[in-house]
Amino acid sequence: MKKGEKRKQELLQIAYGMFISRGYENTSVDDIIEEAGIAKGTYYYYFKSKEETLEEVIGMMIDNETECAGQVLAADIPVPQKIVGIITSVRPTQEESTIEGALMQPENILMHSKIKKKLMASVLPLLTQTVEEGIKEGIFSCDNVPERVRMMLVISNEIFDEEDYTEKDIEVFIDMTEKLLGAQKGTMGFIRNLIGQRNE
Amino acid sequence: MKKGEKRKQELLQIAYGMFISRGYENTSVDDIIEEAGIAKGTYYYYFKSKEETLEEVIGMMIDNETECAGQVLAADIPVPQKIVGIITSVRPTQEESTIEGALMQPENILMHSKIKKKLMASVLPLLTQTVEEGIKEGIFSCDNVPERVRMMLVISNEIFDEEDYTEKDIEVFIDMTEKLLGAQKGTMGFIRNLIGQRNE
DNA sequence: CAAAAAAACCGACCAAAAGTCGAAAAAGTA
DNA sequence: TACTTTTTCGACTTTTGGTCGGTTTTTTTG
Repeated sequence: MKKGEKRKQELLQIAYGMFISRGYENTSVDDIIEEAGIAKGTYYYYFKSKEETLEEVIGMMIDNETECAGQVLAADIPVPQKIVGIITSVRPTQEESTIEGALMQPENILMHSKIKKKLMASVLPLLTQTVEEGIKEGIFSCDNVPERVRMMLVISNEIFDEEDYTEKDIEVFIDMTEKLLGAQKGTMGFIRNLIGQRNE
Repeated sequence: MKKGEKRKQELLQIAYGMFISRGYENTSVDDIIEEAGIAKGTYYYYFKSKEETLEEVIGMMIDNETECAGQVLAADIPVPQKIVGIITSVRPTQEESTIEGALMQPENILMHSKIKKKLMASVLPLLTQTVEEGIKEGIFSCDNVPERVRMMLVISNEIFDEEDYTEKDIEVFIDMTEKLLGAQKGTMGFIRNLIGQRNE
């Protein structure tokens, strides 16, 4: 009962790498089993379908990122910093986004949108909590916090996942965030640095 | 040279119906040709691939919606009304969204996101123009109009395409829109009615 | 109008890929 | 060792997008 779990992790790891580098659609089950050196039947002993594999791979990724975000949440730093920290910990990591920008490739739409959906679900409560913390501190002032946070996240995903966003997008995003949360102008200004630097 | 074009339109129509009702992935080329009563070779005489068919189907849809939006733009009605009109004319129509909510189904992610992308490209300039009109009239006041409009559209697509949005989402959206465009509170309030009614 | 050319059409065939299944090998257990 | 369970194997099936050489129909043209 040990060996099985280990093999599964191995397969998950291989699948992860291939999905990221070539895209989900462009990776065949045959590719995976060849790389792993196993037979078809063995693969389907561990996964009931290729899509289930994708689901589990995404689960892995999300768990990692949620854990990072959780650490930021628990840290003893100013609230606005926390927010940015959580958002960035949740954005695609180096390997996930730089390898040929695989995630934004059209052939990866399925994976991409599954990731976004799951990520949203896991991060939204954390961010909501943080914003509410900020409200208590008097930095923010607004109602309907979860809905507002959701819109922030949607924008962040949708605009900044692409590679063609501009300075202006960032400015507007900052402006919007401040107004959405009822913060003073300038409160979220440092977002500028963090978003800017990953896309140079 | 006439007959060909007619057949193509016929195929496009059939493909459109099937893509909408069962989803793109769940529609095979064989399904389409069976319905049309033609042979494989004929299909590929008109389309170089299944995906090209999807592309053209989407093109058809977009053209229709863009035309509607254009009419709204040209109409002699108040600017805020125009904005709402354009946004709603661009949202999935009855048939497109009510038939089993096909567009939001997970198996239709590809089609859905292609539609969103194209729609954004065709509608953004129209909306931008309208907002700028509003600025001249003194109703709105903001810079970076295209970027702001884009964010409005992204939110509108992302939040209201799902079926699980709430009253609060609408409230926050209205609030955000007003602040994003620098409008007086209440200016965009009537969005409430229009969004609410399609999802009864 | 007849012949040639172009357009439209046919369907058998191909290759890729996901998924199945019965049986065999390996590991565990009493 | 004898058994049971877990793990592995790989040939086979099915579905599907796409190809191709040839045939029929339509259009052009001399």
